[in-house]
Amino acid sequence: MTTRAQHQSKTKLLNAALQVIRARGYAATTVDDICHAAKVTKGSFFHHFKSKDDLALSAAAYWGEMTEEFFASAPYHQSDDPLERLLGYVDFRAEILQGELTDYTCLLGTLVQETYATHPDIRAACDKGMSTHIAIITRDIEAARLLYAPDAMWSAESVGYFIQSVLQGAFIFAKAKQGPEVVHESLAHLRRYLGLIFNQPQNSTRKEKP
Amino acid sequence: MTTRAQHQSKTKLLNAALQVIRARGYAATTVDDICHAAKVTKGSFFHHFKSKDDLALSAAAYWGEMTEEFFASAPYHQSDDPLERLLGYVDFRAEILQGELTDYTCLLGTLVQETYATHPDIRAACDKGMSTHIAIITRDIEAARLLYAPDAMWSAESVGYFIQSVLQGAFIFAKAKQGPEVVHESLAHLRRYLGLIFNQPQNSTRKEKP
DNA sequence: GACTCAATACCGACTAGACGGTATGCATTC
DNA sequence: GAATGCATACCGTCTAGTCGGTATTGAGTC
Repeated sequence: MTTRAQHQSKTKLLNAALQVIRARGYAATTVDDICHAAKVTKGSFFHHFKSKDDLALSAAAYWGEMTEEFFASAPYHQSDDPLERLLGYVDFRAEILQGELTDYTCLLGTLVQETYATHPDIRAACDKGMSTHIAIITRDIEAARLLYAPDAMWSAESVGYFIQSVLQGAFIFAKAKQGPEVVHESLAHLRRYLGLIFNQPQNSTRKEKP
Repeated sequence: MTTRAQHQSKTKLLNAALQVIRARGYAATTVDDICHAAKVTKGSFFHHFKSKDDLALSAAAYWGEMTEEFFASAPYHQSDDPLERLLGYVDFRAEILQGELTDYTCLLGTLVQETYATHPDIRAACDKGMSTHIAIITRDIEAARLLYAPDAMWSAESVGYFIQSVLQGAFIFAKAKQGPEVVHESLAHLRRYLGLIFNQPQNSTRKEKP
């Protein structure tokens, strides 16, 4: 086996962790669960990770890398207009609501709920991952603000957090309802709000009279 | 001891469960944790509840009763205007962000994240509790819609889910950041959105020019 | 109002199994 | 030949749930 093939075990464990933790939650997933999902033995697990908590830390970091790569290569970046990129981001978030719940929900959101009071380092890792993502979209929000709403009372960053709050909260309802319908509807409201605060009249709130 | 005093054990266990589960998550809280927090023995626990999962079910129902009672007696119901009541609700949600995280976050949101894929009955109980709450606020939203935005493209119910999504998502960030600031900011955006879709110009998006 | 009796509430030691983590050993690579 | 990657058997602890037992209560009886 080559070096790449050897390191595959670690990657397989990380990918399995993302899936299993998002499905079962962190505390309820056992090391054996992850090993089984990754088709790897326990010995291999503890060779690559000091402990289960250490895996959680690595998984949070891995999630950050994966998602930033994923969003960085998404098509909405092609536009020259920051507002178009922002709305493109929101639309893209709606488009990727495909397949199983574990495929489109957020690891960090689930993880931080379970660990914020008991695992300070995992909480911090989740915070970092989410903050990084928000910082990236905040760049477009700020550029759009300067262009389209320079007198706005709100900060670009707070809009970034608002967008993510809507997403995270909608994921909770997706889990409660076993489907992404609420996410779609909430993203529609979010999109309308963004249109309104950036003074884009084409995003009307009312039905057209025939 | 009177009958009331005897039943106190069960209530103490339920109240303890609300606190401990919101802090540590469901899977990570042990039956002993809850007994200790309630100052009650394990024997008493399993006298009142068949199992830990049975407690979760009871706790979800208990949470529903408690919160609906709490919101029903809140001052914002006094207004005659449904929109005022709705905005009063949102403001009230901001006002109660006091004390510890475990005092203002939502049990059902945490619970459903951990159990949706593995405990169908707990998932359903959480869904029921959240849906009931949304149905109640949707009544005011629908009344406000008929009064202030009869041609609106959106449904009252979807606005109800949107409001709760913002709250639930903001709670996740409150946990990540260890404080309610993000919740306050997200509720400010939410309030502004509601003002806009109900055509209330006083909720301006822009700074006043001096 | 004293007495029985059954049901309810509660107690706490105990158990079986699960789970995180370890120890040891071997094969491959550098 | 030393480090890395991996496999397997094993261990100690933790935890949900049990089980036998006691205390309290409330209804019925006289």
